[in-house]
Amino acid sequence: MPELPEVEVIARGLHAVLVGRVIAAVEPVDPTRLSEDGAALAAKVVGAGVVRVSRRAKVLLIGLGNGATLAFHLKMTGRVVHGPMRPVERHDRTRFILDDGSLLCFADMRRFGYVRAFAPGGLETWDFLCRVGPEPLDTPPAALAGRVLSRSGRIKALLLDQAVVAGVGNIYADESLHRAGIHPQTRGNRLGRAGAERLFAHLQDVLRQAIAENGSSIRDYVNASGDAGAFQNSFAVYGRKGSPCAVCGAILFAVKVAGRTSTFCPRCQPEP
DNA sequence: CCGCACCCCTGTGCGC
DNA sequence: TGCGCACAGGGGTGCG
Repeated sequence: MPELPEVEVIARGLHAVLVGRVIAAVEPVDPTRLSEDGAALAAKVVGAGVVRVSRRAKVLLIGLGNGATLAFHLKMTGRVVHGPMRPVERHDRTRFILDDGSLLCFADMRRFGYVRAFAPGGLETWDFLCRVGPEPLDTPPAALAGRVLSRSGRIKALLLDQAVVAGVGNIYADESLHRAGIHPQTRGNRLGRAGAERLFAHLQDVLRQAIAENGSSIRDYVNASGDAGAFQNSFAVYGRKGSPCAVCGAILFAVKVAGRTSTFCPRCQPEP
């Protein structure tokens, strides 16, 4: 579910309430997707205080005072919610009990997501993050454009490739391509510099707008307090195949690119 | 490097 | 009502 804006909203919400809290205990409710056993995970984090909560690509990071880091990848249906202690629910996977008695719960219906604990210095050696490209909101559109202009792959696939640019998923790829008037099957080396820079400027706009609106909630996404986002009400193309384009009125089409449904307007985004 | 198939899981919505 | 299929915010692998 969560792409960059959703993880960013969760990180900001958690930062506001978790800094200074100490992890008192870990409950590995469903250890099937843990990369280590619950005792090993607990040994790295129990007794440590939260220093900061941040995000890199689509990964949520909780930095601890002992130098360790908790990393959550939410994949399609993961949630990280903080609130009062409550009984275990159906999709709870790993629960953290804090020193004030509150609960930080990682839940994930489909169990694609995971949580990992890194010892001090370990995060920097995590190959997943080492391969991730630049943050789109911290990088000038011209620099981002340079990463796709020499590529022969389809621009939609390039946007989804975390090594090209970090944090973009199916929603924001489709929305930014529509805003830029670019067909998802256009090859990177056919965009032209102006087109590529326009695309990444629109990507920045749509990501910022989605963060401001608390993210997009399709089915599962909720922020750190358990609240839904609102940006799904602003979708121009995502999930709207067969509906009229809000800009020109043409009926929206969908094609598969990189194995993902890509919805586009045949008039605003003409065939390359 | 590119594109595709398939896998990891569970749930929902739709056509028959 | 029930069944079977397609599809879902992600990412990894393996093959041609």
